[in-house]
Amino acid sequence: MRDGGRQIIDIQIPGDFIGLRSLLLRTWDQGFTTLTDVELAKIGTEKIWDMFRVTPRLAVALLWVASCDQAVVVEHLVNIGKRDALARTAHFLLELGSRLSLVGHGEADSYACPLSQSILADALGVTAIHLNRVLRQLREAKLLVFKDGVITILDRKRLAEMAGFDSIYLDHQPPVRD
Amino acid sequence: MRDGGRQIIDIQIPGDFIGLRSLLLRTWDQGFTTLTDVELAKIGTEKIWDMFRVTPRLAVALLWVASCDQAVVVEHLVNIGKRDALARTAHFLLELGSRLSLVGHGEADSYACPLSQSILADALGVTAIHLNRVLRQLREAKLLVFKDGVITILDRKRLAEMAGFDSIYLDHQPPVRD
DNA sequence: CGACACCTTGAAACCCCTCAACGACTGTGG
DNA sequence: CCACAGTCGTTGAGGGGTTTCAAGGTGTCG
Repeated sequence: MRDGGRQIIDIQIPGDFIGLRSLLLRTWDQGFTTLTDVELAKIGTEKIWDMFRVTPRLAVALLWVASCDQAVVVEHLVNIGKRDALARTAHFLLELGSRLSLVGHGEADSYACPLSQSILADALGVTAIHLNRVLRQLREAKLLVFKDGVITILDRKRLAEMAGFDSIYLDHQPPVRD
Repeated sequence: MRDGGRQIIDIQIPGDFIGLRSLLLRTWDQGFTTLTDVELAKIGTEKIWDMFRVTPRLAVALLWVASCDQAVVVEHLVNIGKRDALARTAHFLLELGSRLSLVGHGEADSYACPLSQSILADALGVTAIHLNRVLRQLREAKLLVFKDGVITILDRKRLAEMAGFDSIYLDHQPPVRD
């Protein structure tokens, strides 16, 4: 944003389709940053058009991926709009764990999280300073620990209860022709 | 949400495609409410599959619509995450005016807005009480008036400046095969 | 007339931000 | 080797934005 601040929309993890949102749009004011080394497969707009003509089943799958993507963004919106910093942080870290474990990167209750506190703060719409205090609260309540780039969830049940976390919006099955 | 609160994701206006987000997803925890009388054209999942097979150009258009939709949601996320209540309200009402005028419903600087203050508050992630005070601020600053269901923008330039509003994310052209 | 939804206002409390400062660690150049 | 800058995490104090609690005003509808 103009004042130097930024809002992180979402965090992409291995296997995600990057940039699907902006594929068909000319104007776009968002960008990407890498947090780790990444392995990319690039696909041009040309290819998308061909795919839609030749393999409509793949095209449906693409729309499905866009829908899943949007479900995550929408939940993020609800998270920021209706939860305080504590529940918001808990919800975000629970979600990230679930998503990572779904693609086989660590367990949902203990995973590598290469985010600095200031990045996490930009994603959650709070100050880095306040996030630091929130993390301390979570640590002292023996709910969750974030140390040396590793998230460890100590009490998933209480955490999910407090955050109002329900992973239903992550468990989407690909569409199949009935 | 469980505690009775709700977060409004977005406001659909005439011409919008409703429910595209959930078309291909089985699990979905969001709902719709009508604010005015509406005229609906219903389209089943069956039809979507046929469309993808038979008219791939239409399928591309559908993905494009989903992208535009998501651009609005993303901007809403940024709005709630990074702006205070004053700028947030201004931004939201500027956007709504722009969208309505794009489809020929009123002018961008004066349009019918059938939202109660409590609905508006649920969309903006603030209390209805606080939104009331924010609207008073905007009124007393001679920036914007919301009275009897009509939004009147008095000083668009200052308002856009304050809100950091740039309509670029609304001005999307449909994709065409090069 | 009462019931109800909506808008409005005040006072106190709370959450979160801003400002300021410090320690630990890393990489860099003298 | 050490001084230095830079990023990151941490903590305290003060202030401001927002919520909560409480109350009252308006209009509509049965």
